[in-house]
Amino acid sequence: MHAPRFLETVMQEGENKPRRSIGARRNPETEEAILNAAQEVLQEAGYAGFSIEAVARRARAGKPTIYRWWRGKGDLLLEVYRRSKGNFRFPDTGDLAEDLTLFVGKLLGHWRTNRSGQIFRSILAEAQHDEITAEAVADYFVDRRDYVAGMAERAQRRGELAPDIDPKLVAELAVSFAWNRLFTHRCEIGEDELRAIMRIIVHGAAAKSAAIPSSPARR
Amino acid sequence: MHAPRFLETVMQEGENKPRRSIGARRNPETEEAILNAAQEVLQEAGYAGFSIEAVARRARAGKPTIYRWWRGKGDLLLEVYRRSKGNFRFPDTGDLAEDLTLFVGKLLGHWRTNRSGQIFRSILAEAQHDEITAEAVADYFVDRRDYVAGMAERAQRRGELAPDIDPKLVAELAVSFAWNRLFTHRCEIGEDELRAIMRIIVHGAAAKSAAIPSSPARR
Amino acid sequence: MHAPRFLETVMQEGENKPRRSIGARRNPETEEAILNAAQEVLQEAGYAGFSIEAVARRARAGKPTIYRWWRGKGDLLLEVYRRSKGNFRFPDTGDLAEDLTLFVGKLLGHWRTNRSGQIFRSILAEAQHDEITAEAVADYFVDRRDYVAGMAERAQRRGELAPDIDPKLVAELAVSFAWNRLFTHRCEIGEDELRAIMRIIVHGAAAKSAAIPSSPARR
Amino acid sequence: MHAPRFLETVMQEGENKPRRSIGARRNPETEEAILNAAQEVLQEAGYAGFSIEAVARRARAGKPTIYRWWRGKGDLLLEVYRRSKGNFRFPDTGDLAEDLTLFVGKLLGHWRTNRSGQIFRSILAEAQHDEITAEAVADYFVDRRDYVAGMAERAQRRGELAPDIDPKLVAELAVSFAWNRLFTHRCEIGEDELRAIMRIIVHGAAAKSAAIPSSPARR
DNA sequence: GGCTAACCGAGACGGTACGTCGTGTCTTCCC
DNA sequence: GGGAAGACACGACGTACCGTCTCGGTTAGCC
Repeated sequence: MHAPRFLETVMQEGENKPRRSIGARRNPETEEAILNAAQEVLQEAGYAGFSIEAVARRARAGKPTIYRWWRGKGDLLLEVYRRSKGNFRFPDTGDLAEDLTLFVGKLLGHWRTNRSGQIFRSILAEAQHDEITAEAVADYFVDRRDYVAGMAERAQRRGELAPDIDPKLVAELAVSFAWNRLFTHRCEIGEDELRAIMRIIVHGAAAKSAAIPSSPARR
Repeated sequence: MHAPRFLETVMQEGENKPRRSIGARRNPETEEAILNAAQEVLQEAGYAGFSIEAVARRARAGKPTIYRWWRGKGDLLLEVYRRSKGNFRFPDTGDLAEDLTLFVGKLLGHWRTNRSGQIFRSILAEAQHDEITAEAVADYFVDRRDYVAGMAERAQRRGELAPDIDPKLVAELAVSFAWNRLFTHRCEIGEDELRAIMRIIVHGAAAKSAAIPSSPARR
Repeated sequence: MHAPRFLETVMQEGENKPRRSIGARRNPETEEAILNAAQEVLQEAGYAGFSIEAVARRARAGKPTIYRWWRGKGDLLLEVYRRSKGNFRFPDTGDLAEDLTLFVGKLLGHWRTNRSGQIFRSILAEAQHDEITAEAVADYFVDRRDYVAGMAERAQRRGELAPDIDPKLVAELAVSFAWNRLFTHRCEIGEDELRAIMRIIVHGAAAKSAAIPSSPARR
Repeated sequence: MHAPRFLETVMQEGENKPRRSIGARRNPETEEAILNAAQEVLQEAGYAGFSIEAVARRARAGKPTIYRWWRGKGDLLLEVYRRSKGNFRFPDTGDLAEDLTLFVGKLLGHWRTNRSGQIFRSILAEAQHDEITAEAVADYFVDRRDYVAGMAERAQRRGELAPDIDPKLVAELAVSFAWNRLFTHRCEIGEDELRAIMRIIVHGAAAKSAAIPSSPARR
């Protein structure tokens, strides 16, 4: 009748002796242990099973220790995510549609395989009722969009995109698509389909080599 | 993170006598009362304060009555949302970009002004840790995308879109954009910017009046 | 602590069509079905699993039908017990200690094997907080005691018991012992031990063939 | 059958501020408050109205706090009972029949006057559908029987009882008698009648001053 | 032979309690 | 003063059963 605790309490794998205070300052070992535990809990039990209690149990830490350094779930999640995201560098193939296909494909793939999607999805969820997380997410969106906008800008400079197009808009469409796939749990996608979508975006913003009215009819 | 309780128990406003069973069938009065209560709780206390208990208290209903008809929080939220959004009928202007601008603009506006944005955001959050809601949201996304895909299909039939384009892809881009704006708390948007984005989508899928190579190799 | 439900819904074994009303009077079939169901539920799931709901499910009867004819759990239990108890007749061996050993042994054995002990234990439990059941139990105790007192009286008439002994007291000791064993879940007992106990009772009440001071010291 | 609620929420009488944790160990104030609340609820609303919820409300304690220290209703009831019964010390009068008369008389009297009879009855009822309580009651029975068996043993040592008699049997008869009186709601008893019964038990186990065949065949 | 009355099944309803989980705060003891 | 530990009040979770109610359908007895 008791709770299923068997996931967290098992596998301390290394240390059996609890960490102690190292004096009147933050113990980096403890911080590390908590962040690791948070990540593991998230990956194994998902956002639904992600609780301060579970993290504390797993990290062999006291709850007050967590609350001392983080303001709550959202705060902790954000730091976990920041730690976990690798910094992809993407090659410039000279073709924006290919660049985007590569980028979004890699992103979805990463979310699919590493269960890191779980982490990010949790943050998005948290952001829906936590002001701090919400701001962080909005900022992060802009950051990612602007990163992609950089690709688009380069494409624009080499003439792939029409000069009057804001590269940010192109970027937003691509990033929105990816994020949406994530939180509607539809990260599976074929490369062909993905390329088709990215092409729509790029073509829609493309420089016209012939006289194509940018909109058929001005209403 | 805990919810304020002082809001629900006050305000019975009308009836004090509890509703009774009306036989071996669902009581529409009860259903109505529960949905109303759910909406009110959500608006007053937000997603954080939204609990089945609070709804039951407010509706003067038994918890089992709620669980009899809805599978949980997410299910209830979804129905509240469906009830709250009016059923817009969108005119067919003959120009898909305009149709989409109108549609997405109305949608974002609706989320901005009414509290329905909050409701839907709550659903999205719920979907991240509740399987049932997740499925419902995925279904709902497909439903909305297909509704928009209908517009795109009509445009395709009248020659606005290239015949080899899947209208669903066009629709997904538009809907993803809107949803993303919602859950990144960026529902504010100028009409011009919105139109520019919708045009990128539509033009990207547009029938070419001439053979324009938009990507180096058509595989 | 809650009862398993998987037992009742299975096995309707015979009738699938529900019984109908036979007019403005009690349907004996229904009564029979409810009492049978009550007994079965009690035997299979014990007092813990005995609920009006379970009985109604099992009997394919409506709850109000049960409440129409019985005032509640205790009422129903009592009728079930009255129906179920066989009327043992015990031979008169000419030796009261043997008679009692036989009687109590049979009783404990019956409770042990038939699970009818379950039923009686449930009634005893119910009697602790239900006035009506309590009275019925008290009456029933007197009834059983007096039945045993009958044996003792015969023994007294043939000179086995001292003439100044109230046979009821002898009977109460024997019956108390048995009932107590039941509700402390200690119905298992060896025949030798049982005989030893019954002998204590009988000897204690026996006619003295020699001058034995009935109590060593009159304080 | 439902319990009245209007009793517990009223009457906070003293403290309004909830007790706090006093560190990583049991708070004796809390324990005290819970036991008191349990006793009060039982006395005011009876076993039917005795619920963990009611106790928690009354004690201004969290339900989990109760479940942390007691395994359930029965466990709590048992401790309340143990607390409520004083620890009588019984004089050794040198006459076992008198000792038992005194003991059982005191016991029945205690059950009659204090509400402790009701408490103990509740425990017995609980034991019929709760495994944990059942074990506890069985243990408690053995404990009480052995306490009485101690008296009998002393009597045996001084020659009052036959050497081949198990004092436990004598004790069981006496305790069974008392318990049975309790749960058949027949605690009223005259001292003479009680003494007569105890004498039967003691005489039945008494050392015979001569070889007196009291039953045809000594096995 | 239609009307009424009561029965019966079904199951919804407002409730209360169950036993578990997580929250964020607290205190104590050890370093 | 940091950190582990865990108790504490609180409140939500989802389920079970309570006893009452209304329904639709049935049958019997009365007018």
